[in-house]
Order: sequence, then C-alpha cells, then structure tokens
Amino acid sequence: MPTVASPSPAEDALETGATASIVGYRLRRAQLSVFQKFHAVFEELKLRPAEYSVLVLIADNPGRKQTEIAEALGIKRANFVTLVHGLEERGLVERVPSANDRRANALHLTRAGEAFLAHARAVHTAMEDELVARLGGAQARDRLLALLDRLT
Amino acid sequence: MPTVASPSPAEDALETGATASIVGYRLRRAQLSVFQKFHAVFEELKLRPAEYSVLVLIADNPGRKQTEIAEALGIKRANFVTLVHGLEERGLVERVPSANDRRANALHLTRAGEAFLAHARAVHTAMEDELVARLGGAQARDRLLALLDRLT
DNA sequence: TATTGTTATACTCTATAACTATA
DNA sequence: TATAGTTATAGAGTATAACAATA
Repeated sequence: MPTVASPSPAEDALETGATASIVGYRLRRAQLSVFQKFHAVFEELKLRPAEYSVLVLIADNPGRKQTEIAEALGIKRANFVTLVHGLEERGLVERVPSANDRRANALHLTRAGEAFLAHARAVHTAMEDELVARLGGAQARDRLLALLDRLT
Repeated sequence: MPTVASPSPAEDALETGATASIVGYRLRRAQLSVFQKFHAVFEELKLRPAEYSVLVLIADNPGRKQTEIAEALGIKRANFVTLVHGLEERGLVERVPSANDRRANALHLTRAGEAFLAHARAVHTAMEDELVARLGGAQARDRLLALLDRLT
C-alpha cells in the first residue's frame, strides 16, 4: 500500500518540496499573485501599482518635491520623471515650480486628481478587504505585516 | 507641547501611513529585500534566483521535460529556453533527447551540476537560516508561509 | 490537430551616466 | 561643489506569435 488514497487521475506530479519551503520563492509567488489581482481590478482605471502609490503619497504630502516622493517609494528619480509626466498628462498631478528653490518641482494633485484618487482608494479598499478576508481577518493581516517588516 | 518627544534632527518625514498599510506594497518591499540579499550572496556563484530554483527542481525530478519544469516554476517555455541554455553552456545541465518522444528534451544535472548545486544549497541554507532567525524562529517562518499561501 | 522546443520580438521595470540649471 | 530634474540608454524579466519537428 503506497499511499493512503489517490483517487483522481493525478498524472504524475513533480517533487516541489525543496522550492516550496524557500521563503523568498513563496514571497515572490504571493507578491505576483496579489499584483495580478491589482492589475485586473485597476485595468479600468488604467492605473499601475506604482502610480497608485505615487498618487496616495502626493495626496498625503502635498507640495513635496519629486525626489522626496520618489525616494520614499524606492523609485529612482530618473524613472520617476516618466511616471509623473504620465500622471500630469492625464491631468491628475501638477508640477509647480518651487518658490524657494527654483530647481525643484512641488507636486500637487489637481481637482480631477483628487476625485480620481477618491475613486481609486475606494476600489483599492474593496480589494484590500478581500485580501484581509482571505488571510483570516485583520489580526492575521497585522501578523503578516509584522513578519514582512522583519524581512525588510 | 506638540508631541511627546522628538530629540533627533528628524528633518521632516513624509506621511507614509496609507501606503504602509497596503498588503501588496509591503509584500513587494519584503520580496525585493530578500531577493537583493539573494543576489548579494549568490554573486560569487553567478546564479540568479530563477536559475537556482531550476537546478533544484531538475535535481529532484531528473528526466522531466523542459515544459514540465518551466510550468512548475511559472516560467514561460519560450523564456525557459534561454535560461536552460545558459546552464547547459556552463556544464551544469544536460538536455537529453527523450527516447519515447523525440520532440522532448529530458533534463538532467551533470556531475559538475550536482557538485555545484550541493555548494549552492549549502550557501542557500545559510541564507535561509538567517532569514528564519530574523523572523523569530521556525514557527514564525511556518506562520508566514501559511499566510502567504492564502494569498497565492 | 496538438504539443515540444525554438526564434523573434516587444513591453515593462530597473539601473547608470551625463547633461542643465540652479543652489 | 552639490543637488533637482531631465535625457538617453542598457539590462533584466516577462509576454505573445509563429515556425519546424514530432505526436
């Protein structure tokens, strides 16, 4: 008697035990899964994860310069230029030349940007609620975030 | 009296509370951090995360065809070609034409590949042990993996 | 007809160097 | 000299389409 029971066809599965126990590997798979969900949900809004985080950070820190926002999100300032440019072209973000430092651009949301973000935040909250439910509740979410913190 | 105490210079930090509570965002930062560590540790072995997982999977499932290994790791078979080709050129992997299906290549590690992987596994175990210690022990690691499973 | 490995190709994300205008 | 924003560019990683050989 080889195993307890294997009723289904089952083909012949691969031995994946060694990879399955790797923290980095499992972390990557979970992150890809969550981001795929994000892309599916935000397809209608044409908004990528990085763009959403930029809008949120500008809304919560109006008037900061590009370098500050970029650095806080781990985005190189060279790559941040294109990202902000796209948001500006869509009328969501304004680059206002700074009064005291004429090298810097102060970032603000436009009226349209604030309305758009309000909608995006609602969509995101619904997605996040679903994730938290899958995790088993708010406490489970907090335990996950605490564990992730130790890896960062 | 504005706040309880803020002795250090502190510049003026950004408000990041909204992004900090996003599961996907924290997941991505943690994954990037772990992968950066991987790259640093495996620089001397010239081995990327995907290549390491391929070697492990071939070692644990010798004789399987490319498509099977690629699919198990979520790698498109078109992209898998280049990856395996690199490992073959380094003398770590063999592509043996399958006896029963002449379309397929059966994958095996070479002698050199097995020796190399033994070393890589040791290096990886050391890295993993350090991660587990940071998490707070094996139980904490298992709790993390269980939570990540629910997101995948 | 379907599958295996392959090539070609394109798109995103990320990283570095170098320029300008200001400080 | 150093910093802010910018441009150009190159390298990964990933995605699809199409082909030849074989099933």
